[in-house]
Amino acid sequence: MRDVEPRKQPRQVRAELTRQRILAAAAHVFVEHGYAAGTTNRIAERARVSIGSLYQYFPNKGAILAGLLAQHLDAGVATYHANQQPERLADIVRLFVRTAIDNHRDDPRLLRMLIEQAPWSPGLVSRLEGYQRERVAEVRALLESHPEVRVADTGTAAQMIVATVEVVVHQLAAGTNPLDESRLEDEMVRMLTAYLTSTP
Amino acid sequence: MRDVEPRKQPRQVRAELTRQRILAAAAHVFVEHGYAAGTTNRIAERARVSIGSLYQYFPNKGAILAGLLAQHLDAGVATYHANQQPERLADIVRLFVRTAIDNHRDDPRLLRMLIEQAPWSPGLVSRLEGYQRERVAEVRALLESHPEVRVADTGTAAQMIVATVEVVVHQLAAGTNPLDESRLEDEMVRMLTAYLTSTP
DNA sequence: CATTATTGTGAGCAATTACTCGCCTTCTTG
DNA sequence: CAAGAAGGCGAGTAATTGCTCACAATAATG
Repeated sequence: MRDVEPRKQPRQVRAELTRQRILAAAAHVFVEHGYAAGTTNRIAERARVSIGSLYQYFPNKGAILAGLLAQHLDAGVATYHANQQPERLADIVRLFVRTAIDNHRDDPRLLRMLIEQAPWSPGLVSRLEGYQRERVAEVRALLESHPEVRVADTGTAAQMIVATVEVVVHQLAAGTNPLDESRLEDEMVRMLTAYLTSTP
Repeated sequence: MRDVEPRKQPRQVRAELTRQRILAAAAHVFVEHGYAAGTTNRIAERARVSIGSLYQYFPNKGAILAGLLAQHLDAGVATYHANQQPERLADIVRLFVRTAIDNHRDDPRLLRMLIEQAPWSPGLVSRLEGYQRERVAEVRALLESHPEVRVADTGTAAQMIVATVEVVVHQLAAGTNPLDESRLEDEMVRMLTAYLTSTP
């Protein structure tokens, strides 16, 4: 399962539409039936596309999953960059946290399925890692440029922060006892700012 | 896949031994081949046990996974309770963090497989949630009994702490760029204590 | 309109694999 | 030692399902 890339680059509009229909259908089917029972035939059926067409845009089942994930990640990045950097550290952190929370309110069940049921191919894992590396670098640069930050090793701190914020996903999307969102946000912000501004 | 419980209670010693052999073999095979390609036949073969015997102790493949997870969780709890409660808050937190780290140094690859590749059945998920609830309750009681703690809602705080510590797993066991362990430990402790002792 | 490129179709196959079942072996019990 | 219980065996199968391929339909091109 090395290929995660689309097999064919869409050149006509209807092609891109088909691709989108497949992804949308996949999201539905995966949530409804789970990953294993979410067969490619079922996805094609729901998308009103023949199974052959499906395999013209996705080389295998895993690639569909990767496509869904890519959509999600891209949305997150876009949302984050839509807002401009606040000045105060606490506000920056808050933006960070809130963006993460918002981005997972979209379809918690899809996220849950992604985390609990989907087997991650090596390709998917490295894609995730790349994405995470980017975020870490970004946060690190932020920490270094900000005077309030008193942490010794900004690299480790950045990794911690990015990782910690991702816990929010697991607690909100995958959690059965749903934490109150605003409270969670406040507590997260408090913890992270306390950490960043505490003297070593 | 509702059944996660063993099909037959071992009544003779050799039975328990067989069960252990199967689990050990499963750990090896799952790590080596991945979950999907880690077939039950392969596990039985490696355990030098017939496939029929395997299915006398585990009703299905998922149950083997659940067995491995249970082993891991139990080991963690045991390790933690082996040490006695320190007095200072920072030390308590450190014990907590270190226990988590130690517990995942055993077999990082197994953990990684568990997180990235294994589909979690509903039964497995609820088992995990139960375990987590226990830990949260424990931590909460701890927070409430400790004078240094200044956090407003101990319930949320406890959830945050337990969840955050579990990030360590993802970063150490599943991470490709392995963070330095002692540094991670220090940073985690700093973050959590800073959070707990900061004024709301 | 002819030609080529792109997109869409879906019956069916190849391959995998979790799991059963009838039977044998070893242990315990009285 | 008899008889029942517990443990062990492994060839075979039923069922699933991801995916191919030969072909048709539609759109762009000149």
